[in-house]
Amino acid sequence: MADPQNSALTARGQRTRTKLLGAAERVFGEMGFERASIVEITKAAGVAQGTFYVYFESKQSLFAQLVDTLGASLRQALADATAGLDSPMAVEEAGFDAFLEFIQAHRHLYKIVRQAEFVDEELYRRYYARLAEGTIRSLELAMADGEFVARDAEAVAYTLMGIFDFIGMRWVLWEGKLPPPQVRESVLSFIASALTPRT
Amino acid sequence: MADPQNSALTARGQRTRTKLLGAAERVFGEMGFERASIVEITKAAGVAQGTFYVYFESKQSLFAQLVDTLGASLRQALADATAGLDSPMAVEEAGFDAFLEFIQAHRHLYKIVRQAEFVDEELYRRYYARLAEGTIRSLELAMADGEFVARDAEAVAYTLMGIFDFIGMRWVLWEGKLPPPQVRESVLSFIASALTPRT
Amino acid sequence: MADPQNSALTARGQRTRTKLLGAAERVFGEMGFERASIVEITKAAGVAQGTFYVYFESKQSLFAQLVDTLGASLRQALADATAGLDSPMAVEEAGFDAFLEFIQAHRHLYKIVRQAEFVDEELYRRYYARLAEGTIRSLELAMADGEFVARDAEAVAYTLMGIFDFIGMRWVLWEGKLPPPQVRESVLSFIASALTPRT
Amino acid sequence: MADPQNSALTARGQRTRTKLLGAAERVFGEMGFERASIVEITKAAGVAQGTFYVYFESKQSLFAQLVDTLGASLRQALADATAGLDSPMAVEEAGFDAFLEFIQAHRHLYKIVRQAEFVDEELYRRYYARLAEGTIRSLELAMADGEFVARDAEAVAYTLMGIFDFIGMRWVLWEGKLPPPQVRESVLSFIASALTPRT
DNA sequence: CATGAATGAGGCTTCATTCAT
DNA sequence: GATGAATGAAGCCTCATTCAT
Repeated sequence: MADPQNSALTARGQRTRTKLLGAAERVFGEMGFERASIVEITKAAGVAQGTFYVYFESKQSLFAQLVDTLGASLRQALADATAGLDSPMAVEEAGFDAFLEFIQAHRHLYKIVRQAEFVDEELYRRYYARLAEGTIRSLELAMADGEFVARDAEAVAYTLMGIFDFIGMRWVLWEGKLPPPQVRESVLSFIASALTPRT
Repeated sequence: MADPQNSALTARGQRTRTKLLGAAERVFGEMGFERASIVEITKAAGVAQGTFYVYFESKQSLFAQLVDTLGASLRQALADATAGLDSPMAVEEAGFDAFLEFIQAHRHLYKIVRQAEFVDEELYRRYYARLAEGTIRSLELAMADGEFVARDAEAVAYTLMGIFDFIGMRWVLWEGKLPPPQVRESVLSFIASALTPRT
Repeated sequence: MADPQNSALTARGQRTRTKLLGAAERVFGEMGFERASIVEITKAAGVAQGTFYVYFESKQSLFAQLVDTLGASLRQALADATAGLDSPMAVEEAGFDAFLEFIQAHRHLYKIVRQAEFVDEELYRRYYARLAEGTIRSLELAMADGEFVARDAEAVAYTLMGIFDFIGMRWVLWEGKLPPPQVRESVLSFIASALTPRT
Repeated sequence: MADPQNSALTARGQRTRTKLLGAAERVFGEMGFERASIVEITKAAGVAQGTFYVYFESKQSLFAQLVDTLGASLRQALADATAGLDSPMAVEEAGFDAFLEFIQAHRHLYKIVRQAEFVDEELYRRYYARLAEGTIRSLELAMADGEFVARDAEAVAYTLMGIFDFIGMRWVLWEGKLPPPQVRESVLSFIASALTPRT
């Protein structure tokens, strides 16, 4: 019925909303969007079923908030990890590590994003488009400076995201841990060779 | 209750089974596994609801068949496209083009695979693991020959799959067409620079 | 999904649960477990189909509750009817009458028990095993005292239950009324002759 | 579509019909009338689904034939076992043993009868009514002769059937074997004391 | 005689959402 | 703010039966 999100909420209200958000993250991450039910979420949050609709318009709306929030956190984590680095390749390396650590810390949320494709395509595209934006900007700078080979920046951005995504899937999601050193080295060397001009 | 698959089926039976398979491909591709319903599929196939269970054990079982079939077709398409090529990099290029064309021709099926992650994780991993196998083998050869930089072959295989996957998503799925030349060139040049040794 | 049974339920909830229990008793009794449907039960109770699952986990679970409840009531009825009687044969007679009256008052429930054999055999055996327990205990006492002929107490207990069951079936269930006096006398005299020692 | 039962059938037809009957006995006995399906029965018989309706009008009709057939066999078995015995009590004893052996040999069929109550009540009553008939006749004779205490013969017949039924259930069905000697002795002594006049 | 494909009604169960308290 | 009872549509699946071959 309502979705006050940021608006006026009593302290008690804020607490309940947070409990629901946390429960939803867990439940969506474990069971997937469709299999997760409001009952499950409210049970996990320790509130009554009806309470859900005091804070969220619908199951989808909550899901969208989760995805958007996650995207923002990830972008923030990447920004933090690369701030102050001056070599563009150092930025990519730091980004790679930060991305994998983020996934490991937010496995549930990461799986949530991947489901977004089938829940709300618009949401899903937005997630990646925004993520790409930052990369594109820094790629363009590095290309202009001659530090990276000049190529279509968006193509390269999606290329990099694809690499990160699959390495994250293969090692962090499937094995449950960060990739072993030789994998990390192989991927970073792959990217470095691709991006930096040959003398 | 039944799932004769390849076994004895009258011609009529074969026809019905095929109609169902085609309808399922379309419906799953458009609506996703969870949102797709048996009603929808049988309606699209023009048969009664109960008929579905004459040919398939369950919604999941049909889905799994679709994914496995798709994986096999894709691997075949890649094998065909690269057969007879002698330079490893030519193989990668041909593979890239063949992959994108395959996606374009089987948009629905491609989206189906991506959902497998949430329907049957085992199935999903198998799909990529098998796809990786072929790539790993040819990478190892090229690395042994010194034609590709020596790196962890599995890491490189997932790296390449990630690239293909995201480019396919961004251009073929989202734009509905093959990537424009400068994107293709950028990606291929990216890969070539990464794989081939600097002199 | 839920089955609060005795736990916290608002007055309204209690009322609904009771309505459902009553309706189920009627419907199961009339149509049998398999033929009875949730639709039928909820319609008879005047609630929506989904409401059923607010109170009971499944059709089977409700059925089991009904059987267990009935067993307890019957044992209680028998205990009440025979309390304070000192002659063992008087106990049997009172038990016989009480049993038939119980059946007449709970015709539906009685038929429910007989179906349990095909719904949940464990449940069914438990019903009779518990019923036998009480009889066995009092038979053993009477045999020890020499008031009843010494025999295998469990065999005699099932013998008596068989008699009661069939007389109940033949007259109460089939004719819809308590057996006529000469039947009652015949059966009680049969039992008395069997149990009490000849001088 | 048809139910030729005894009418003209080719030898091949007779064979098929018999296969179906046998399969149905097994399947009904194991799964119960409702849970048993035509698919299951025809599969067990090794014929096509449609073939069922060449020989039987419906699932119910087949079931009814099975029950009637069983009743006839049991009555025959009892008649055979007691033929030529002159003392009425010897008849009862032989009947008891024959009944239990029959159950053991036809466990499936025995369970089938008990289900008839919920499939076709008329059928069920007929089964017991016919079984009672024979007993009633011989009881009346023995009572007239003074060999058995004079009582309502039908009441005594149902009393005896109840005893047999429950002892059969408790030992043959539940334990899977004939009752141990002390049970047999206890029951027979119970019956003898009940039926024969005290001096 | 026999087959097996096809049907469609109906069964159990789940679940997002509403609403009166 | 919070509750929990109630809803009804929708989903997956089963099955007795029919029918053309």
